[in-house]
Parts: sequence; C-alpha cells; structure tokens
Amino acid sequence: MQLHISSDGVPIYQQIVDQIQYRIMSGQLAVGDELPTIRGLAEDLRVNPNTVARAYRELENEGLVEKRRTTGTFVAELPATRSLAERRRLLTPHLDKLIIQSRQLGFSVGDLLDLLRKRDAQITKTKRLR
Amino acid sequence: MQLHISSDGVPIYQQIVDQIQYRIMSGQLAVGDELPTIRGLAEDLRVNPNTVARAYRELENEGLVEKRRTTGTFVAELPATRSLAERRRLLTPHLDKLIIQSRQLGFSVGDLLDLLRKRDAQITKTKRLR
DNA sequence: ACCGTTGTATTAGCTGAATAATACAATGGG
DNA sequence: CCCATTGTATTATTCAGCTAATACAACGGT
Repeated sequence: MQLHISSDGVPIYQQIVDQIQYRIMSGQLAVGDELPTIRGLAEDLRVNPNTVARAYRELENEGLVEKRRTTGTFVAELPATRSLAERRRLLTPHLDKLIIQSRQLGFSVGDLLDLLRKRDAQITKTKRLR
Repeated sequence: MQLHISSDGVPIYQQIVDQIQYRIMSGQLAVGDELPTIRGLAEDLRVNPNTVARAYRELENEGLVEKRRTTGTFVAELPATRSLAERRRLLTPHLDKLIIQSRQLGFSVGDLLDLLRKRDAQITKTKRLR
C-alpha cells in the first residue's frame, strides 16, 4: 500500500482517510483485505503512529474498516444502509457545492452530467489497473 | 442581504463567501447588483470589518465581484473563461470526491445523476422566490 | 476644497487542530 | 504460557488560521 502524502495543507490523517476510502470505493480494496498495520504504515510515511491511528479510527467510524486487536485492520462488510431520506440529506449539500462550482466554471448541467459519467467510469476502471 | 452565520466550525469569512457565491450562481444576485458595504455587513453580522473584507477579497479573486473605492462592491461581469482543459482539470477532483461519497451512501451512478438534475433545477428555481 | 464614506493595511492575540513522544493494554501464535 | 505485535490512551508542543483592534488611504458628492 503505497500512499502518497503531500504537504499541501491537507492534514496527513485526512490524506490517509481519503486515499483508503478511495481505494475501497473504487474496488481496489475488497472486503476482508488487510490494511497495513498502524505502526507499519506510520513507519513507511515517517509519521507518528497516532496519526495513522486517527485515520483508521475515522475509517472505522464510517464503517469502512474493522480493527482487530493483535491482528490488524481489515476492510469491513458494507455498512448498514441508512434510510433513503437520510442518505439524500447527507448528499445534498455536496451536490449543491458541486453544482455551484460547476456553474462558476461555465459548465451547463448537461456538461456536468457528462463529465460525471465519464469520471465514474474512469474510477471504476482503475480497479483493474493494479 | 440577510446572511446567516452559524458557529459550526466553518470560518465566518468562508460562510460569507459561500453564501454570496451561491446567490450569484443561482441568479439571486445579478451582474451589477451592489453588495452591502464591508462595514455595513460587518455591523449586521457583529463581526470585524476585516472578516468581511477577507470574504470580499476572495470573491474578487475569483472574479465574482468588483470593488470600487468609495463606492462599494458589485457583482462583476462573468469572468474570462479558461480553456476547457483547465476548467476540467479544476472540476475533476470535486467530481471524484462526490462520486466516492455517493458510492459510500449506496447510490448508483444513475441515482447520483438523477439527484443532481433535481438539485440543479431546485437551485435554479430559487431565483424566483425572492 | 472638504469630509464622510468607501475599501486597505498592519499588528497582535488567541484558539484549536495536527502531530508527536511516550507509556499502556490486549491477545493470538509459537 | 509468554511475549511480540497489535491497537489504545494520555499528555504536551507546535503552528497555522481566524478574528479583532486600530490606524491609514482614496475618492466622489456636495
């Protein structure tokens, strides 16, 4: 698991969360796969174990991974799905933000939808590239 | 212009930026419209003028507003459009993030596109509600 | 020409977040 | 049964970002 940490202002723990989340959601990491140990990854990244632990804790809170003492951390089963209303409530602010940004860049709704479709296909495809 | 500031961790200046940007992009504010003066808005919000000034500066950097000394701040003409490649480059990270979040909530691409269309229509509609 | 109003600049304080140092606790495999 | 390895907890330090206080500068209307 070679993660790529950059010093662009995004917290290290957040970069770890983002990248692992991305790999799980794109299918590069499958249910049951083992993540690097906290200490192991911390050493790789030349970072304090607490920093990795924090990232893993967030992933656990999101239900994406499961920690087992003395064994390691693993990609979890898909978390229990919330109600549709709840899921929409959570997504809507992000939709709005994207729409505003898209408009500001001069894209029409159609443009946006097209780009989104293409991007989704691209993300799905990366699964095979390993 | 009644803005709504909440103390939920998002910086005040950022909330100002977001809300004004939203109003411009949704058509609630039209080109040439005058924004509140820095001092005026600062007083409304019980906030230091510098905080509002910072928000306005960011909006100016994005090309959304134009400041005129001794006169005020106004919604600017639509900024010069960048190249398509550049605009896509800027949007792509946001697309990816939304796709990941959407997947994590259990939505399919189709779901996501549907929700996006609806939301866009909603945002466009708010223009008339004033 | 003035002066009130507009935006601007400088400095400083403070809070909170991020990370690290270090020590603790649990448990499965040899 | 024990101990190496796993994750956990506590505490401290540093640093950046946000906001405020205050003073400055420009300019248009009267």
